[in-house]
Amino acid sequence: MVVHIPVLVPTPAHAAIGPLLTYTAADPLPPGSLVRVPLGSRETVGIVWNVQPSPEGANADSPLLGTPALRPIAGLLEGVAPLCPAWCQLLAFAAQYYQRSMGEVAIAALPLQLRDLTTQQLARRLAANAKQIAKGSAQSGTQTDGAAPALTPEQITALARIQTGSGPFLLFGATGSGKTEVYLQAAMRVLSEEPHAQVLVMVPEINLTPQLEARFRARFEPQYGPSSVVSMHSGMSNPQRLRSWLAAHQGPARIVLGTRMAVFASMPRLRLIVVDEEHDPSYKSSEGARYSARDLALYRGRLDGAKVILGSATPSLETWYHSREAAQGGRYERLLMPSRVGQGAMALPLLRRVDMTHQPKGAVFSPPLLEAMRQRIGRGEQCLVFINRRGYAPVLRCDACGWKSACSHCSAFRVFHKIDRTLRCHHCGFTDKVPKACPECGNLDIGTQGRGTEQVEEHIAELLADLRRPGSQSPQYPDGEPVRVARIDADSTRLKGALQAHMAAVHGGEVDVLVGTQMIAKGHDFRRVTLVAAINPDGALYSVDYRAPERLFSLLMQAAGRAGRDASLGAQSEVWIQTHQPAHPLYAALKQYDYPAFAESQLQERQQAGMPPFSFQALVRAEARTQEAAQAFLVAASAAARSEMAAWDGWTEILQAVFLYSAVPMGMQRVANVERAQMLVESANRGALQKFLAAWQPILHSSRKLPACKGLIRWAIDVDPVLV
DNA sequence: AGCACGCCGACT
DNA sequence: GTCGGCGTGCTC
Repeated sequence: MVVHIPVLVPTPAHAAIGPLLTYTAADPLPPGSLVRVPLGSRETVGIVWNVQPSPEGANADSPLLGTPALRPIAGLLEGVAPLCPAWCQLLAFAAQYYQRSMGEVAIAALPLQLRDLTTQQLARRLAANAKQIAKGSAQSGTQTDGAAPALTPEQITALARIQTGSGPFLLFGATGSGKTEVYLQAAMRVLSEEPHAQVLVMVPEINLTPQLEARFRARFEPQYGPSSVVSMHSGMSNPQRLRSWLAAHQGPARIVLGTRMAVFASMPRLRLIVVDEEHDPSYKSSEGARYSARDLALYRGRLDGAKVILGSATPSLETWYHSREAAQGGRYERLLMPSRVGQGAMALPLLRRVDMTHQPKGAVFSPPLLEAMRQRIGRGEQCLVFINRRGYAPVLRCDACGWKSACSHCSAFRVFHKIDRTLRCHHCGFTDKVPKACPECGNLDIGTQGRGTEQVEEHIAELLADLRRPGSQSPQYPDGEPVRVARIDADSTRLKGALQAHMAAVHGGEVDVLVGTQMIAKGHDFRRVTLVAAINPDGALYSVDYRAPERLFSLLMQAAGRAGRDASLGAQSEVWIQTHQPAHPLYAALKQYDYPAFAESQLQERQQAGMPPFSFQALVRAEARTQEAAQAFLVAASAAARSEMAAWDGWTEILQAVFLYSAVPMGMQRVANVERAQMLVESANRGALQKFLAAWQPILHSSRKLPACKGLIRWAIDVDPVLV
């Protein structure tokens, strides 16, 4: 008997391949089985999608007109259990919801090293994994560290609700309120209740995985062995990734920690999902299949019967809205943890706003802020300075002719980096030496405009040059060492281990002032920091991105959380905001650390403007050689959609419910010589939007052939986009 | 994505 | 004369 077997092959959207390829085999294979299949001249892995017996009498070897000859499956991946139905459903849902081919989602969901290994290599890997597990379980039970600390009443209540409720839960707790301990204990309970239960914990950034991993290892390894906690993130090598994947898939990994990609980890006994810092935009993938790992986590929780905990001090407005009272239609349970824990349980720092309209013009550090920093440093405390631009200056300009350091490939300015005297485009990477004279008019007097981290680092060192570190006499510095300033941004941490080294220096008290981008706002505790300053955060208040205020609030709240976590320092910590809009409602709410008030006002604005979560959006992006071609494609595709769909039975309602905006250039119009345009699609009805997008896909496909669209490079639909 | 096929510049 | 650039095109 020959059976036809539909196989899902990891292959990108632009490939003109149907979602499922049909192969033949002698016997049916269980759905979810991982198989090797020939594809063109190479071999790849695929997932058996559904067993369909071949039609009676059909002969696979004699193709009908237009149907390709079917090739046989090359073989099964021996020793690897089939993927479970819930996992396959998750993949199918993600493909459908985010309007991608299943093949493209499979690329994000499977460790691609699977296909490179020969049968023998794979067998060896599986054996090695099994051996390590056996070794681990022999050791287990011998270690005793990582004991759980005593819980606060708030933590106890939250855990009790998680235990008895069904979720999803929003764990709304300030930085330092002990959310991680709740995750740990919730996970502990789940594992102790069911013999093979598994827990997925997601964090937004790779940087945050090591410390979380350390905490989970300390807590779970003694009892469950060294393979019980694995990580999954893009910073891992292919072999490491495959090892974690197999450990999760085969079961020995009880806890999987990872970034957004981990939402696709195969976990047959998944019982709990934690999404830490759920508001973080990194959960939304911005290339390939543009999924939101947070939203998929919620869906996956339902599929697998796993409870979902979303944690944040500043939840996304979507989550906040969904966690309103059940009587008002809320679907998540909100668990409050307002207090900070720890020795001394310090309150959040005092927030001070400096009205920059009353400060000396051009001052980077206002006199009161500078004085406050000098006092802190004089007492041996540390200061943190935020500036959201790396480099020395965002633009170089010529005062004589007005030339600016534009990038020749992008619609952006190249940033001046003083350290190596380069002009670098942060979008396409185009870099060259800083010119000695203006390239336009030859003027030698070219100057900088604006400030980045490098310049702020240099500037603050100058401003504090007369200050001495308290109690730091040395032969070299008889009356005390000069103040030490460090910088943490994408440039200073490019080398492997550089971030850790910087952090260690800060923790070790070797640094008095730390200048950095938002990199330093996330995750890390700085116990000796008592002053945090945001030098110029106003930009987000005027941004065209309607989510900018929410992100600013979140960032400043997290920054505030960095300060004053060491009660032994005694002094009240402070957060300083330099602003030209001291009365702005965002800062007023921030002063009270009143996220609920801020969220309510933002939600009201969103409701009035009919924006998410009160509407649903998708964005079609087009990239082309010329802006005209990119826009022409979007215009043609939307016109075609209107005219074609209008004739369809029962589609009047859908077309009425979906609003198509006009095609516009993207905010970053040109990157690496590619012109970009986008078109927003909006509907108050998610189902209507989904139906429309699905039906639109083939129309978009065929629109690319139109003469006006010549030069179109690619297009993509982005559902629930984060940047509009 | 891979990997082939295919048609034009500088090197053993 | 070849090696090799990456522009289209195909994969059950």
